Amino acid sequence: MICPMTRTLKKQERLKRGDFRAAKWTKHSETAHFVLLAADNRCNVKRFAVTIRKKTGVAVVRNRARRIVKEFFRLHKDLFGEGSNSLIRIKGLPQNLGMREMEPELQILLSSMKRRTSIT
RNA sequence: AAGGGUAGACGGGUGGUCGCUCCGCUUUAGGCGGGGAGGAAAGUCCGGGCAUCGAGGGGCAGGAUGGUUCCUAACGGGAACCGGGGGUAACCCCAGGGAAAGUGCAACAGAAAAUAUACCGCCCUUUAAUCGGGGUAAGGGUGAAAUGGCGGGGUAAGAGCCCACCAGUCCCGCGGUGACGCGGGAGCUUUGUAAACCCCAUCCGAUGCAAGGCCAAAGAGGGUGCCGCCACGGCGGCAUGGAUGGCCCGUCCAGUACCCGGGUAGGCCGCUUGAGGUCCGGGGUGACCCGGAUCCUAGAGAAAUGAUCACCGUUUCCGCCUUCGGGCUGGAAAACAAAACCCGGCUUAUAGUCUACCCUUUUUU
RNA sequence: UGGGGUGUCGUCAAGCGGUAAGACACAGGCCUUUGGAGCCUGCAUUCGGAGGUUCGAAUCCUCCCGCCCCAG
Repeated sequence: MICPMTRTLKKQERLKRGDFRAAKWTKHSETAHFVLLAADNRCNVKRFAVTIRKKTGVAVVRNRARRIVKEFFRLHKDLFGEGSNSLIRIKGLPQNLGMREMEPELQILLSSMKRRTSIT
């Protein structure tokens, strides 16, 4: 098994086709542009995916937003719950598509989730 | 120098750290090396390859195209030319067959809108005068369009009624592969619309890689088999049946075996070497073709090509300095847009930079 | 990825070659002490955009733009 704290994003850490319909998703937190959904999985790996609607923008913009969120998961894997499938849904696009603009909002998204899980 | 036309190129670069994907080699924790978006990858508007369906061979229906000759695997694409239109010019634009095969439509206005007609007018006639009868398409007016235009002759007034020139139609000759051009002659003349139906010519079978091929869980199906009935042809049942029992619960017994096709979840292939790129030589006005050498250049699948740092470079804006020539180791910004089976086009989007040739105007020589 | 549909006033819409119906809403007036109701009048510089065909285009043709739906 791979070390959970390494900054990698392997294929087994990504959610596949069957994982989306099988699991029951619960909404954890929401900001202006993102929604965090989560579901338990039986294996003790943090798994992750990004979804974005086609209506949100053209292919270039959608790819850019998804890659930045993926990069955030890779660099801040400790913020995500252990042994759970995480799904970040992009509702709308921020003004500037860059790590500097999107990182603080994603920090807020994840910190509020962590607080809720620590309470329960 | 200014303005313009045509054709084309580029679409920031280099290096580190972390990360993704494919391939190869090692080893199977992993490690090392190499490849990794575009000119439009886009819109999906056309044409092919490839694959399956039923040999898609003929016909109908339906659809598409429409000057000529060529290029091409093919095209609704391209090249050259012809005709028409625009521009001072370089050059650009055009779905550009047929209206005497037939049908339809032409609002309003106008007398009359497609084979008929006469509102005003003009002329002849009748009458005391008007009315009336007749001739006329020159003039007026209407309209997008009024029976070819203009001038002369002619006439009661007029009219292709006659003549010259021009436009159009047909015929002949010459030139051109051809569209067509030039010249001559004839009868004197046919509204427009086919991006209205239609006619003619040419082309098109349908569906698309989620095509299609291979492996193949589970569930359901069929056969063998077993049981029961039988008119011996078959029929019914097998996730339940039989015994006990009126029925339910319960208990006991039997059976739940093998094979088959189909192909769902999932996996593998199709999947990137091709009407391929680059260079050189030759042919052609050109699109393009021929020959030789050389190169291999993305293959994901909830979908890879990213993040960050440093340096360099171009342009613009802001700020600061200035000897007004500029300078800054200040700051910010820098297009349109991302493969999804693959090619050939078309169309649309595109910050900025550069190259070549040509045209016009002004100035100088 | 492939395949369809649609766009007309603020809203719902008719018209499908010949001056863009109608309803609701809105604005003004009449009536009323005032409001509502009722009655009258007005309201599309042009039919999503740009070209073309035609005497004439919302309508026909071509290319773009937006929205909606379907297959898996």
